[in-house]
Amino acid sequence: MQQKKMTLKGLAQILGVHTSTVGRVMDPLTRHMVGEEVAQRVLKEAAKHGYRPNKMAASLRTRRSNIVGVILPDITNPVFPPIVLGIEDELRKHGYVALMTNAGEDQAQQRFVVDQLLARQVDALILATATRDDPVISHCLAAGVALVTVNRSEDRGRVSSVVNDEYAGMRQAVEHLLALGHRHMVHLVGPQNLSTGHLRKEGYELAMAANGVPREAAWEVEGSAYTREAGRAACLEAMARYPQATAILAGNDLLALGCYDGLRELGLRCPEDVSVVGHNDMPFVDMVNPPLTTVRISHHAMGVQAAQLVLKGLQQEGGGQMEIRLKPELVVRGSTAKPR
Amino acid sequence: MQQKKMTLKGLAQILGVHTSTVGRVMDPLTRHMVGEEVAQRVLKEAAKHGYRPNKMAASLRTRRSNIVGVILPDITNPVFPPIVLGIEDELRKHGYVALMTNAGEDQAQQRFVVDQLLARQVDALILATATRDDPVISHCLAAGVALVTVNRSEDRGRVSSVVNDEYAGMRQAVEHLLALGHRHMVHLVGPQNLSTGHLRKEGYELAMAANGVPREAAWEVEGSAYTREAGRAACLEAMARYPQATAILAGNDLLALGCYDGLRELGLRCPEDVSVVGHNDMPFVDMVNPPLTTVRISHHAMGVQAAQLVLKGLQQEGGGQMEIRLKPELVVRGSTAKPR
DNA sequence: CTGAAAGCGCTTACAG
DNA sequence: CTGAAAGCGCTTACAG
Repeated sequence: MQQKKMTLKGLAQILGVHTSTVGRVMDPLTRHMVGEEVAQRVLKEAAKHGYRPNKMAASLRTRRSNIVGVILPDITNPVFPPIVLGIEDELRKHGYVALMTNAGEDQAQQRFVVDQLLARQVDALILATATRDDPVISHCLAAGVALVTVNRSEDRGRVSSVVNDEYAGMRQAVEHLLALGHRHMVHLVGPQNLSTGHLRKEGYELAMAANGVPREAAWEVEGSAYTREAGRAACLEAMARYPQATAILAGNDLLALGCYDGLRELGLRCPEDVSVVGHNDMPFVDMVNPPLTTVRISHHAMGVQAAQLVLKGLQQEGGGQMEIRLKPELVVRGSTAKPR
Repeated sequence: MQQKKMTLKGLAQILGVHTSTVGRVMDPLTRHMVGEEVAQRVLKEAAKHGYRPNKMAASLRTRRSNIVGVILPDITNPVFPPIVLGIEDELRKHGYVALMTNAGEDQAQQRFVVDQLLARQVDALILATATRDDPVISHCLAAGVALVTVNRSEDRGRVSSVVNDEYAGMRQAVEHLLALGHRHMVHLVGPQNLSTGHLRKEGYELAMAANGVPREAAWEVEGSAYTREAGRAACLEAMARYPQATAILAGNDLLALGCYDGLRELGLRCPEDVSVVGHNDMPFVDMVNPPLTTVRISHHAMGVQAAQLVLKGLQQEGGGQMEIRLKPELVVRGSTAKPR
């Protein structure tokens, strides 16, 4: 049963034709160059031996691997799988595959992973790891590989990106709380080295100002990372510093879930004592207690767009960078209510 | 800045030595074959040009790609990311990379993905998609690629696997409920074409029998898939068929979460009216309402073991198949209590 | 319509 | 210690 690996040369030998003839038949685009009867014989023999062209050899020759590398900071964070799905779905349509690797947040490790992927001749890279000022991006740029960031962007605008419209999301969240009657809210700020954390903070300040809230009443507390534990710690600090607060705007859902932990420790109820809003609408946040009000971000669509963008960049070298911003949508659930 | 791609030949030309000399220097294992001064000159020039060996070319020559393909049924199911992480961590240690793709549960699509990976010359495959009787595995076997299944196994034992000890997990869950005093429980059976669903069902029946529960009192209801929606539907059916039931043993956490939906619809409280136990301990099930009692499965460790196993298989061709069973652990939370 | 040849960038026995 | 040569499995201009 175990088939010996068949090659073009092997088939050509069996059939008594030249390898280039067999090669032409195997590629649908060049098949028409070969006589009908010959083509049929070749196809039949190939099928018989379960011939599978060696794409590595083809890539070596054509200098295109049809592989796009995808670098993730943390695959166990539920926002990334949908992005990955979107990327894969779109790439597959165009004959590309994704080679995705989890690099963590450590930049030395990320650089190592980038080098690994470049050594494997990826045609392009999609980074979900971008920081606002990212030496890894500089590294990629220096290597001259096609590049797109997804979910996060860098500040300098050297590379195209597909991101969420963070201002729009924050504005919806802020106005939802204001409409409920909240006058004392705290923004649990996400990491400032990431565009998401930074833009949500700016978005919060802009939205508050736009609604006439004085700057000194737009309270903020720093979260050290996008984790549940950081959310818990920041929540404790927030409620210590601003005991009058009746609502928390968390930088993302993980931070929001951490707030649930923190509030519970403090003996405060959500939403009766404190309302909580998250960001992302990750899976299952509708099942936590209470169901989380959150800004829904279109992660799958983001992946699709990122793939399209990177493939486009592959075709027309240059052409300028762009940023695609997807609109978020506030999903109101049980974690927000009128202030006591 | 944008570096022209440097090759062995290019370097050799610049340095006035033969490509094979440069090649020997670039590989730490053969570096000692070259004179110290020459080696230093080569290294310096390589660094200056940011030389990065083309692994595709090397693979073509050596016939080893150092790539392991990983095929997933659903990356958005939270059990898989930790497995993937474990696989990647372990492979990286040995100089391999994972080429993972989401193939869905559709077998035609899976076969297509397998062919893609084989065409890209992966050295081995790790399947997280295995069904008990799996034509895709036959396909892989016919192609003669090294193979391991993870999380799920096939019935015929043709391929090595790393799985959870399902009997042990179910036994803990059943005995926990019996100890609480439950006498009327329903097993919400997972898909029977998957080893997990099948073995958990058998494990349930064995555990009940071992504890003296007559066969006809070991109630079961089929869930059509491992999804929240299937769990909801099966829960409704279960409570209609067995209104006396005071506990549900769900085939996995997704089904268990679906039970929460179903119970809510029926106006039943968990755990006061009905206790629920899940399987997997996926992220955040400690945060749902009520926190889910569930069988914790070591997904990350499963990934690590699978990677080790597949690499071992790569070294010593043949050597017989084996199954590695990891021990689960029951995590008791708020979704189980004494029956009313 | 088909063939002969060169070459993608490596590795590795074989000489010397 | 270094070089010359062959070859991994393809693709693709160039002939005829």
